[in-house]
Formats: sequence, structure tokens, C-alpha cells
Amino acid sequence: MKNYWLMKSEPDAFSIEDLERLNGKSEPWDGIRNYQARNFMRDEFKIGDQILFYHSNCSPPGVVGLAEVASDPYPDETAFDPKSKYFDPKSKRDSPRWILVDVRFVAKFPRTVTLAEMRETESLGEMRILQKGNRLSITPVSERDYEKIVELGNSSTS
DNA sequence: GCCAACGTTGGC
DNA sequence: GCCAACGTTGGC
Repeated sequence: MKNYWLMKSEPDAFSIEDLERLNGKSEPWDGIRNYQARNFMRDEFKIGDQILFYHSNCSPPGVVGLAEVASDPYPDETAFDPKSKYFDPKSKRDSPRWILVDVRFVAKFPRTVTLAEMRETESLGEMRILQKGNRLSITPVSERDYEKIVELGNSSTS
């Protein structure tokens, strides 16, 4: 059984275009420093899981395309690097605190499914991203909501 | 830039 | 274990 996820990224830091430019090469999803998000990757991510790629902290925020999980979980190297902004002295090589997976580009939507549009879409009402105060950067998505967003992202009518 | 909502830290 | 202070996220 495939799982579905929504993963946020600030396009200034890493965008769907950055991922697309890798030409099918996978990229470590580094910098996750939240235990809940880490636990999803560590305990539930499987190779082939599908990802809604969400641009946050930009205008307009929304789902811009699709990616997929391309590796099993493994330690986040940036936590060991004192020069990285993600450095965490409490993460030791013999007991890594932060782990990640690689992701691979799947598709960029012809158009962005904006957060505002998602809020207006009745059937998406249960999505975690729409709940008040949600800040979690990785959230599970139901297959139904995933399919709906793919449909919206590929539709020409708004 | 503002600020609400959260998560983390650390003194006690 | 409590909780105030602080830092971060992220929409607006």
C-alpha cells in the first residue's frame, strides 16, 4: 500500500523547479528538525510513496507539483556539520537524532493549487494543512485528497 | 512586517 | 513535572 504525504518547502530554499532540474536524480530532504515530521519519515515513509510538493512562505502558497519517496530513511548529514544551518550538536553519529529520505521529481502542475483554493474546496476540508494553527512540515494525506489535488492541479478551469 | 499558534528549553 | 520565556513557522 502506497502512502500519500504533503511536504512543505520554502521555494527560496528549495523549490519544485530545483527538484525538476535534477533530471530524475533524487535529493535528500534535509533540515527537518521536528520530531513528528521526523517520525513520519522514519516510521512510515516507504519507497514509492507519493508526495504533494507545497510551497510555503511565498505568494501564493500552495501545492505546485508531485514528488515521490526515493530511499529508505537514513541519518541527516547536515546535523553533523557545524557549518550547516541545520547543525545539531546533540545529534551524534552513533545515535543520529535526525533522519531523512531522498525524494525524486515526478511532475510540476500546469498551475498551482493555492491554499486559498484548497480552503474553498469542500471535500478537502479534513486536510491537516487546512486545520487552524497547523505548522507541521510533513503531513499524511488521504488518497482521496491526493487525487483531488492532482485533479485541480491539472485542470485548466479554476 | 505583524502576529497567532506552536514547539522547545531550562529553571525550579 | 510545571510553565514562563523564547524561538520558529508561515499566512496575511
